[in-house]
Amino acid sequence: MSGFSEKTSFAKAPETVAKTGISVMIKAVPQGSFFIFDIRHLELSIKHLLMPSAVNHDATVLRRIFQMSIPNNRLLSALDSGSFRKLHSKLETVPLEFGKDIYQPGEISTFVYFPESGIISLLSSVETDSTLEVGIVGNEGMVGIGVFLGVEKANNHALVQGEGTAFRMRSADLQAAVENDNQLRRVINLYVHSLITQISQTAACNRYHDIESRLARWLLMTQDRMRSDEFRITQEFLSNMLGVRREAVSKAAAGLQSNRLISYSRGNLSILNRKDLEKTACRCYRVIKKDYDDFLKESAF
Amino acid sequence: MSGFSEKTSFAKAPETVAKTGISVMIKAVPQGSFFIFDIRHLELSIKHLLMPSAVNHDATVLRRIFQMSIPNNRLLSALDSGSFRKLHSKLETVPLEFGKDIYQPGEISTFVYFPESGIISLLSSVETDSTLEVGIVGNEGMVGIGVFLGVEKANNHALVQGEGTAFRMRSADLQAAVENDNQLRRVINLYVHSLITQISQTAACNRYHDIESRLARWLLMTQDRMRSDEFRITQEFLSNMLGVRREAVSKAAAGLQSNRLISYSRGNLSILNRKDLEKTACRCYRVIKKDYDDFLKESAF
DNA sequence: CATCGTATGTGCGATACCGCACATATTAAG
DNA sequence: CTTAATATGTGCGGTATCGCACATACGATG
Repeated sequence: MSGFSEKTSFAKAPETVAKTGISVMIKAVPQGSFFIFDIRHLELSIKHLLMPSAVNHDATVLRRIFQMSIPNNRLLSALDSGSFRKLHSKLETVPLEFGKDIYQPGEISTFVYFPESGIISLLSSVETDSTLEVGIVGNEGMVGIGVFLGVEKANNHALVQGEGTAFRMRSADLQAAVENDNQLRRVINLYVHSLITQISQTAACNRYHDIESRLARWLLMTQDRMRSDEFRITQEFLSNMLGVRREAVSKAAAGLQSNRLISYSRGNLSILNRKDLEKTACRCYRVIKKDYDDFLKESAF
Repeated sequence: MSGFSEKTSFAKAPETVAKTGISVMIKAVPQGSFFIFDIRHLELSIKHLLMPSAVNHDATVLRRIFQMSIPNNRLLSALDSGSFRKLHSKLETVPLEFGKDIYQPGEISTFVYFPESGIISLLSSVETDSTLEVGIVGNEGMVGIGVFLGVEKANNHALVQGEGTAFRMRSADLQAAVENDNQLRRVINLYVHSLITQISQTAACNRYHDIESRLARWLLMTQDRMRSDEFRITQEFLSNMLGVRREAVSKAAAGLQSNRLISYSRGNLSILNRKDLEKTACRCYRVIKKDYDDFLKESAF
């Protein structure tokens, strides 16, 4: 596959990269060695691959090639090299800055976004003041399914909740791409389904479960997507996500803290005991995660 | 609606049926006259058309032509005649019986359904006992978007909430049709978007608004789809829809009744004052309805 | 250092909703 | 008619959450 034809002085560089099933094989001829890794663990694998003991050539070049050929977004990485190459020229990388509005309700969606890292929250609201998070998007998904579905205007609010980067693409380019590329359509269709499930389950969860459980669920979902045990987050922000008073967040967080599940001080939140946090969270977390995992399984082929 | 004059008689059945915009033109050649009516009032119009005083030929033939050419489901009727004819052989009409499960979560979806009348509720649940309605489907939509999106198993519970009839179609047939028919795909895509909006807005509504407002909203949405002022519905059932105790439904209904907005006795519910009921309902009703109307506008072309 | 804005902790009364218990009305079945 | 099953109305104490008020802590900025 792809751009390994680079004349980059790869005396010791991989000569061929072939995608087989869900894994990617890299063959580094001079050493006669090769590496296989699961694209689901791309980051991990790259680190491994770049360990000096294994490879002794220019790490940055290799990394760049990797990033070009296998984007760290599940939707894009599920595409075969042909599909992705066609998209590639339309994509640009942009930073996701905390608190930035990606979409405002009613606004024309100029771009769609495929996060590589960071998190974007999808919010619904009643009477402008009271907001509620209905969905979370990380590198497993995209923001802009409205565009994919043929609607110009965003219907809900999309907000950067955790810093990172994303590919973005003009809406028109996406629509054109979708029109011609069955594979792309199929992958995004599956994602849309997964998102609907997430929204539905979250709705029931918000109705039935108490704040502390929901906070636990939210933290777990965030951690899954941030792949970090620590993040900065204000109570005010959390209150908008969970749809409760800020004071209630304060109380719920104190509850989790007293059980040593998290430590939370002035916006610096870190998860201390993931296992027990899962117990505190309602089953909804598992339900959503299962669907999410199934979706990843189905979309990787 | 419109130019249906009583005096005009159909010596013969309409010779051509042409769709223009959102209206349908029927040309009855012998008289050189034609009729235009809004497909939104199709049922009404057909009844009117088939009044003995107006028509003196074989009513069943005419009715069949109508049903073949303009199904009373917005998704199907948005298709041009070519698209629809291709689907037609795959469709069969089935009754929607009250209380029947269309989908159970986790179950393989054998069929998809395009209601012509009646209502199907989409339910989400936590721990089997506590359910919550996340979406309502009437003749504006379909049940089985999971199939459309490429997923075999249903993710949520779909339940007949109001009797009626629906077209149904094998899932495989839908998938094949979607693959080849851009127009069909486009229409259902728009519907999926509309449904996502509905689910999201409902989620926020359930979080923020009190039971009486939500009950009012629910009744309005149901009335829109049943096109009837009266329906049978138990408190137990309503409690599952709104995700509250049955007793709470009793209280909320009593509230509406004391203001003479509805009359409700032992399952027989009738809406007395729609206007004021809309005032009691939260703004969510309007928001959802607006999106729903916009969707209908966009999908009719 | 002083100041100010922002984030956080806490307490208290009000309220919406829950859970349960029980009475009553209606329909269905024997 | 009797009985059972189902649907509905009502009351009461408990609890989660709200709304508001206020005290406190921290960070940025001058």
